[in-house]
Amino acid sequence: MDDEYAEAVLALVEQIPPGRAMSYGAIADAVGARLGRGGPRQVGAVMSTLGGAVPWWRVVTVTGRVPPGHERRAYRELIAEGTPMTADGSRVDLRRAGWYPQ
DNA sequence: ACCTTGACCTTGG
DNA sequence: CCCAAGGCCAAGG
Repeated sequence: MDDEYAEAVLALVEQIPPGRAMSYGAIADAVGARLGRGGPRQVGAVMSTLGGAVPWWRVVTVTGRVPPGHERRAYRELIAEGTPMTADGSRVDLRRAGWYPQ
């Protein structure tokens, strides 16, 4: 994982608007289209170590699950932003909250 | 070179 | 939706 890749991931996460979200895989696709490498796991690796500097709670799994270890903080931020959630409030509803770089 | 590990994803049941 | 398998990419021992 070099700095160029990490920077590309972080720069994209910073662009996700409040109340919206992207999956690790979608981010991997967008960054991969530009740099030609990396997958969902690489995105996860970047977020786990350098994610603290960006709105990391807007990055979820493809099923809308928030990152492990920081659920409290994530739900607080997501709800405060009015992010579309599933009926039971346990996941982000990506069908409504999903965002892709414009 | 081989094996293991991961803030993952898709498919099939 | 859940679970199990298999795939995936990269890093590290």
